[in-house]
Order: sequence, then structure tokens, then C-alpha cells
Amino acid sequence: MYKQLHQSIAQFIDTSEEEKAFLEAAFTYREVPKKIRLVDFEQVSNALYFINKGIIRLFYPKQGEEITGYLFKENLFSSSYDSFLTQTPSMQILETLEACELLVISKDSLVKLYEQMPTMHILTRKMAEQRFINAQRILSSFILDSPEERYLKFEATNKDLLQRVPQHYIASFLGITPVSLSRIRKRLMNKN
Amino acid sequence: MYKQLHQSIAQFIDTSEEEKAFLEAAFTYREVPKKIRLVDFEQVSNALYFINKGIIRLFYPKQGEEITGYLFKENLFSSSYDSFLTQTPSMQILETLEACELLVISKDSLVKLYEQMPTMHILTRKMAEQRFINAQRILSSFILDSPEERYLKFEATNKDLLQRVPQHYIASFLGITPVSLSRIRKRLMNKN
DNA sequence: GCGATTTATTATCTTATGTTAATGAAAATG
DNA sequence: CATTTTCATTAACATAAGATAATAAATCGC
Repeated sequence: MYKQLHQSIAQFIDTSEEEKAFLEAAFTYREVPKKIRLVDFEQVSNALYFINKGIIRLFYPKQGEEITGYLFKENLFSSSYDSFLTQTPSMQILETLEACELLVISKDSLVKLYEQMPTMHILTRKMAEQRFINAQRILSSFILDSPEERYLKFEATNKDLLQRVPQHYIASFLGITPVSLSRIRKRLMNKN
Repeated sequence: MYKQLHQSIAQFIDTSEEEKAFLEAAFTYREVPKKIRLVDFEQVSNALYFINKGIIRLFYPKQGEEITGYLFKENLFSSSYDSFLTQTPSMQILETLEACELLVISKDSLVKLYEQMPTMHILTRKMAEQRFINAQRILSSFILDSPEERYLKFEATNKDLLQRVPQHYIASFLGITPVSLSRIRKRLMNKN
């Protein structure tokens, strides 16, 4: 149950058996059907969701449209992180795209963990750094690359998501319309 | 000399007099003329730069072009953070845009600080979180807003930079060409 | 202060993407 | 299994931004 979580954390810090026990006590297992909102619009997020199985989509509502901001898959922490950190209403919606098996930690449990194991500060610092680097890379791709290049990079690094996620979600993640993505795919087909 | 630094840090954690002394010992004051590269392309960054005075521009080289990624001003920590954190060659260039008065901390000094004051982990965690939130907000503006809307938001939050920074740097930060920004400004002039 | 360089604007032309709508295929639902 | 809904593709048209170039204004460096 907690194997994937421990493995993911091990990338950042070493944990003793005692600390592993603290962690397991802090996270609760939860199965969630598809299309369930973990964080709704303008709701203050009070939990982080580690994904054992499934996909979670983060999106922005914009004039009746849904603009995908990120797609979280297995072994990632998913959240409306901005809202969670600042405890302000979320501009983003967090919704399961597939039925999910999650490990959930509440804000309160996290605070308790900070007291129980000081290395937790190091872990969350490294995670925040990792998230920053990730956001930065996506941002630089928006600055530097054309939609076609962004699609090619996405394809190269997320082939599995291309199969599991409806194409129009990927289009809006790339900052383009489904129509435009379809045209780009056609162009690329003809090149090769 | 260190007043601004302490004030900025005070937004995140409380520091004792002893800790303030550790911090002052870790940061060295440096005056840098304009147009000096603090981090060059493919160089591994080994310092963070707190800005007492001046502006630092972060940009990506792209086919002979320079694409602005961020503009740092007074009381901010500036860096090629990705390179600094991962200790890999920087894809970004960090260059003074004006003559700057900086407080510089090296990777080694930072490591020493972590040992001297454990709250440093909390400080850098909160800073990393803040940076993530910032990157996230810029990214969401790329996802949600048109170039015109991005310009208006930039104008609203960074009126001073509009005066101090050549317009074509701002254009590339907004993800458009100088020509396009000029057209947008003209369009907006006529509206009001 | 003067010549050189940088910078901003404007015009022209091209092009990729947005918008809207129609169609057929695929998937979900009862 | 049949019906409804979602989804991807394609077409036609409009538009904003890119590319290039010319010009004028502002700034820099000696």
C-alpha cells in the first residue's frame, strides 16, 4: 500500500523505520471513482494526493471552457498546490480522470509531521524545488517553442498519457485548441 | 547593507541575532556593472544573488535571439535556480541590466548555513514554495490569457519595470515579438 | 557634442491558429 | 443492445501574430 510512496520519498531523503511509520500514519488510503472533484473552484484545498494508481487532471475554468493545467499520473503528488500552500480559494479544479487509488495527507497531518520528523522540512523543500523546476520547464517551453514543438516534446516524454488521456485535454495543456492539435498531428503524419 | 535582506527573510521566518550574524557572514556584498553575466550559458551556477539595487535579466539564447525569461528587481533573490539546484549546465543566462548592488551566497556557504541554523531549511522551503507559486502564476497567464491581457497584467503589477526596462525585453518575456507588442500598445492607446 | 548603436514604430506580406460548423467514429450509459 | 454523448477530424473563413524591412527617435560611448 505504501510502497510507492516510500520509493518516491526515497528519491529525496533517507527515512528511518520510525519515520516510515509516522508517514504511514499521516497518509490515508482512499479509492476515488473517475470524474470526482478533489478540489473545486474557489474551494480552499486542505490536502495533498499521492497517486498509487490513476490520473488526475488539474484545470482552470475559463468562460465555460476547461483549460488543462497539468496531468498527474502514478507516483506523483497532485494538488492545487497554490491554494494548499497559501490557504486561499483555488483558481484550479482538481478532478480524477480515471478511477484512482490515492494516499491523502491533510494540512493538519502535514503540520504534525513537521513536528514529528524535522527532515520533513527538507523533503517538502526538495519537492517544492522539484515542482518549481517542472513549472519552469513547462513555462520555458511556452516561451521558446511553437505548439508543434511542444506537442513533439510532450509525445517524447509522455507517450503513455497520449494513449490514456482524451486528445482535447492534451491540446489545452499545450495551449492550443483541439482543432489546431488535430491539424498539427496531420502535418506531422505527412512529414514522416 | 543587510537591512533589505533581513526584511525579506523576515517575511518567512523569525531570526535571532546570532542567526542574523550567520546570514551576514554567508552573504558577500558585490557591486556589478551593467551588462555583466553572473551565469553564462551552459555554466553550472553556484550562487544566489539577492538584489539590494538594480535589475537582473534572465534569458534563454534561441537561434541568435535572446528570449527573456524573467526580470528580477530590488529585494528579490535572483538565480538560474534550475542549474543551481541540480548543479547541471544552465540553459539560461543571468545578466545585469543595470549596475547592481548584490548580496551573493555560494552553494558552499548555503550548505554551511544549513548546518549552522536548522531553520534555514524552513526558510528555503518557503522560498521554494513561493517561487513555485510565482512560476505557476506566470504559467497560468500563458495558458489562460492573450498576449494583450498578459501585457495589461504586467503593466498593472510592474509599472516601474515598464519604465526601467527596454520594451523588447518585456515583449519576449510576454512571449511575443517587439513588433507585436508595439501593435498591442497602439491598439490599447486607441481604446482609451 | 557627435557619430554609432540601440530601440520603437509602422507598413507589407505570409502564415498558423482561432472560430464555427458539419460529419463520422468511438465510448459511455441505461 | 440501442441511444446518447463525447470525441477527433475536416472545411471555410477571419484574425492576430510572425518575418522582414524601412524609418525615426533615443541612448550610448568616445
